Amino acid sequence: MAMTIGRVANAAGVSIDTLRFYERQGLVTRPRRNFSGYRLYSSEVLDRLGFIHEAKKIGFSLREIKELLSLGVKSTRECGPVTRKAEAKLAAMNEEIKRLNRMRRTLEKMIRDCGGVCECLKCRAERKAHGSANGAHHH
Amino acid sequence: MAMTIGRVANAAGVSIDTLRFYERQGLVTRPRRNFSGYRLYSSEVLDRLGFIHEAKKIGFSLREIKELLSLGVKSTRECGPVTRKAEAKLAAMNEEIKRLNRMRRTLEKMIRDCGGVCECLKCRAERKAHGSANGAHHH
DNA sequence: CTTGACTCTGGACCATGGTCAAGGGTCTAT
DNA sequence: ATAGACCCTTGACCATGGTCCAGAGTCAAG
Repeated sequence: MAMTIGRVANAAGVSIDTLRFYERQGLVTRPRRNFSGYRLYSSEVLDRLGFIHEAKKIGFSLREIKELLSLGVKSTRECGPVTRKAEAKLAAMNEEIKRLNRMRRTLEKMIRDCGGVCECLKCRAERKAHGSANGAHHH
Repeated sequence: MAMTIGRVANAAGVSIDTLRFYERQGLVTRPRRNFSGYRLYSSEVLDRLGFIHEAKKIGFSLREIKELLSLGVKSTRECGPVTRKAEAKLAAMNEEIKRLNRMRRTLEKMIRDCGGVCECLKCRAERKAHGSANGAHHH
């Protein structure tokens, strides 16, 4: 029933270091210890690690996951708290996507035309040929 | 003509620390020094800082900006190298946007229905009422 | 008993983009 | 001469999510 840290790490697909890191961060409750100080986990920890894994995939940060866990959430499939945090997360994510899209448009524009003021020989020649002072141009 | 670091920082809208940081990172060429070791910049550095500012806005990392600069690029409005790096950046950015969108869909789904296996009282009652074993459900 | 595998702690280190502080030197104006 | 503003260097620190290491203790099998 009681598993040492190595077994847990193996079963959960994370490293021992990660496990101890999660413990320090308060994501995993401190397990009991045997006489010589070894951590002894009950299998519940695997559920918790599974939850953390899921939540990470969805995009929650460890800090956020910790909050969810402190709300007593045991599964990403549990309503209420997760939903509310998910909504907040979603809003933030939409902002981030918008920001990236804006950057993308800028980049695309930059690739399409060099902003019309490129100083390379090719562009200067084109500008001369077309008599365009500063309009967009193509290569 | 020669400006001390404070003036440059002021003119460019960055902090003195940032300026020295950029120098350490190789984004700004090391300026000459006066007899007592003060940095003396020529006004060209302002162009460079302007370029860095622009490139950052577009989404290039400092590392990437350094590469662009090492290619002799003086303006974000210059073809060739910037365009090629911009294309690479764009591809990476599109991947990131896709990834975020995937996460977004997962979150949306999670908010819409709790995955159909929620164990809260409300959801269990609903499942019972509708006789649905694990289908999506709404609150 | 010894070997090898396992575990413990504490602390350093990675990238990213800076910020801040200590302790000292310099410059300019009065 | 002296105050106040400016500059120098070195090195620590912030968050994020861990990884890796040294030095020491423990456990199970042969």
